[in-house]
Amino acid sequence: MGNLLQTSKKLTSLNDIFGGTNDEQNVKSVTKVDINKLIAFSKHPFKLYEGARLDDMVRSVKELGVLTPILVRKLDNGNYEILSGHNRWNAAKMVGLSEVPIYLLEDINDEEAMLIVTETNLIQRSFNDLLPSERACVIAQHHEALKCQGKRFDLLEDIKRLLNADEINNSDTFDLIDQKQNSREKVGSVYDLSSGAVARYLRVNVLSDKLKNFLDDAVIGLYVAVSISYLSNDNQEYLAGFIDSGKKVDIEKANKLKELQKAGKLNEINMAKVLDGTYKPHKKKSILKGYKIKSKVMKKYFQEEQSEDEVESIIEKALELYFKQ
DNA sequence: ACGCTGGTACTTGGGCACGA
DNA sequence: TCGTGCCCAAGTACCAGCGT
Repeated sequence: MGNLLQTSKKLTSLNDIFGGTNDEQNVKSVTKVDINKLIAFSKHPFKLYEGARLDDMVRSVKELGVLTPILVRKLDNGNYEILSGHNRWNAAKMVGLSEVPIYLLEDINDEEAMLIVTETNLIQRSFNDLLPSERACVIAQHHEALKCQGKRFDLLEDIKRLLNADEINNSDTFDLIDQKQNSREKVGSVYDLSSGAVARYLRVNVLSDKLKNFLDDAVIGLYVAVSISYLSNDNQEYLAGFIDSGKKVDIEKANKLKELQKAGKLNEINMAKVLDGTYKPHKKKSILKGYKIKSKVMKKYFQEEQSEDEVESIIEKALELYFKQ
């Protein structure tokens, strides 16, 4: 990693954890454990493989076993929490293996564990292969890391080497980032997204799990998801219920819900009216902030080549004359 | 034609440093 | 202490491209 992200002091690198260099022959923590002692990461944001992808992995594990050790941290109750390798673990269980190889990482706090979970997933899967909610989680993690300026990118770099990531894909998640960029641009440059797109994914990440599922299943669009991310938890819960019962939310309705939320007028009743298209606001929208003149009126009085300033000046003079009369 | 998506440019608001 | 300017994050408006 470049000099953008300074490393925190608490953790040592994998070198130190494993007591040597990163050469695979020096990794001493690889060991086999009872598969029943492994548990999924408590806040695992990624969905497990299904369909053909799962079938392929099960076939591979059946023929070759689990080749790449599963990355874990030890819990107080003696079990191991998986940080990377949920799909290998899942396939091993389906095949009926009793033991799996693990890398044990020590002194990993929850925040660091979450970062490892998201970033190692990216090492093995292209960003574009992720579901929208998974992308949102990855981006939010990276964004948070940049804001904190103290995350363990050195540790992640070591993990990347251990997993032979360069051979798996060409992810450049940890590449040097231009320090002149703001955090949204920095994150965007890593994942080839604009700052606006990063902002949208950051909004999506605050959606309730149910609404994230609707987004992943394409029941709602990304822009709908962004708008409804401004709804309170209760209102998101109501909305998920409505969508579950078959109600459709397009961008217009989503923006209406957001507007009502901002005005403190959104409740289950108003939400139902908006979704049914029967919501009638009591007051008309104020025109004092600005008003767009329809193009047929503009064409009647102005030419294509006239500048905005010129047009504005003419309209102002015309209004002065009108109100003088 | 329409809706959806992503990008760019812009506005707004908050935090901070600096000088009077 | 106050005013000013700067930077940054968040959000908005608008546009173009694409698929249906």
